[in-house]
Amino acid sequence: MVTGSREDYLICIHKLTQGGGVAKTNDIAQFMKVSPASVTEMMRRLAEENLVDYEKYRGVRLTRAGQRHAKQIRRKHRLMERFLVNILDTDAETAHEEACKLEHVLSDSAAQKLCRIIGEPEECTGCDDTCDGICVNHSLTQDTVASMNEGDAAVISHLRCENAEKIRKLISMGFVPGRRIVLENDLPFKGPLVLRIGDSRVALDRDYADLIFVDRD
Amino acid sequence: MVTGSREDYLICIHKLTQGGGVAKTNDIAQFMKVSPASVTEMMRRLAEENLVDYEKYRGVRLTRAGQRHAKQIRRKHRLMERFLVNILDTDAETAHEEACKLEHVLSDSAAQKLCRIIGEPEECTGCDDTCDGICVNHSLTQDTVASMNEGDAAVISHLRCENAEKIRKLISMGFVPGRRIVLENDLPFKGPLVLRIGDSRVALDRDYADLIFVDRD
DNA sequence: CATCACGTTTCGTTATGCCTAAAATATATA
DNA sequence: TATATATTTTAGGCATAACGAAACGTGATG
Ligand SMILES: [Mn+2]
Ligand SMILES: [Mn+2]
Ligand SMILES: [Mn+2]
Ligand SMILES: [Mn+2]
Repeated sequence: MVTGSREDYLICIHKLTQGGGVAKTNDIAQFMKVSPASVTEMMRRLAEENLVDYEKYRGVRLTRAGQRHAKQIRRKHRLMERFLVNILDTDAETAHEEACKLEHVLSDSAAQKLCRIIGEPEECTGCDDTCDGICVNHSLTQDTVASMNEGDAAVISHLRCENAEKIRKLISMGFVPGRRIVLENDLPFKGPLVLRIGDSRVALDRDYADLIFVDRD
Repeated sequence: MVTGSREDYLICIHKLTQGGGVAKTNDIAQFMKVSPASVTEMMRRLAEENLVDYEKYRGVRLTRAGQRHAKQIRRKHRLMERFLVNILDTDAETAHEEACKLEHVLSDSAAQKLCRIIGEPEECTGCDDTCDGICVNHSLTQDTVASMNEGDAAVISHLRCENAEKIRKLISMGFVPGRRIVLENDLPFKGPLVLRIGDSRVALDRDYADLIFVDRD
């Protein structure tokens, strides 16, 4: 069984080996705020469980399984963090700390469902390796709301990952992957676009229109 | 420090002594799916920390502090369970199991904020002892967005818990406790209300207006 | 009142996860 | 190459939380 502590070690190694190479005992110890002796001990155990490749004195790296596990936990962390900040209005620092505990407890399926509500915000900003295999936005449509005409319907595919602040705003307005939208644009002046999301109506500033990728019907 | 395991024992004792009297070692063991030996051991520790009154061979009951703690955890359990079912659409059984882990990790302040979103109705209907002195929504404002006039500003206090689907929608639109809103209502026809949330504009159907409780400035 | 059965506690052991101090090994410097 | 320094591992301990087996209390029965 992979406990919370083990998971934190996996995450730590994943971060330290992001750019390639191995993680060294001392670095892990420092990151984890734990003695080097404790790290050695833990590496032995993780190696036994085939979550890391470990050679004495040489450093450690994640196995395929370890990597998969680390990515999943990191994703849960980001999702919970987003949830705490966007929905519960927690401050960033507190949110990070609490997410660091929740990440070990949130089930895969709950994470998946959470993702449908709050989307995958930061996850795709500058899409790093921690993202592949989970985040699938790359391969999707390049059409945006800007290309839609009055009366057009579409389903939101994903959001342009560029500005966290703007993404946050879009999400809080209900622009979340999977949602069906219709461009109504029935305002009698050249102002913001008006869209239906499900059966509610939202006004969207025009310069946000190309941040929202859509699948046309 | 009160660990997750200790908390589960406190909850167990709280349930077993609901109707008065003491909890017996064997009953706790059965409930916790643990050996009686483990229970005795734990009771000794909880007694040391003044969370239970414990007399060998005689049974155990919660102290004031233990009771307070047990109630708080049970509340977090219910809140998470409800969140999982109402918002994430998890089935009851799974939700219970997951809540049983999340209850030990959710912070007081996150619980409080969650309560304002999904909180009250069932939780406090027939307000049993597990609830008293904790749930505070009763004392909150009864004003809703429906009572606001054009130009009025307010802060969202909590949401009416009645229809999971509607709550989900409100959340995804950005109507979340703590957010500041302004009623603009500048659409030139008697349609949905238009509100500012932060600096974005949202159109809200009128029949949602009385689901959002607000604190006026 | 002695005895017995059942519930409860004690004892010795295990596993996790952490620690410090000491020993081993690797790396840098002379 | 030899020595000094830094890194890492090993050894020995501690706290939590669990177990089974053995010892022990308590209340019920004869
Ligand atoms: Mn974080
Ligand atoms: Mn963590
Ligand atoms: Mn439950
Ligand atoms: Mn629990």
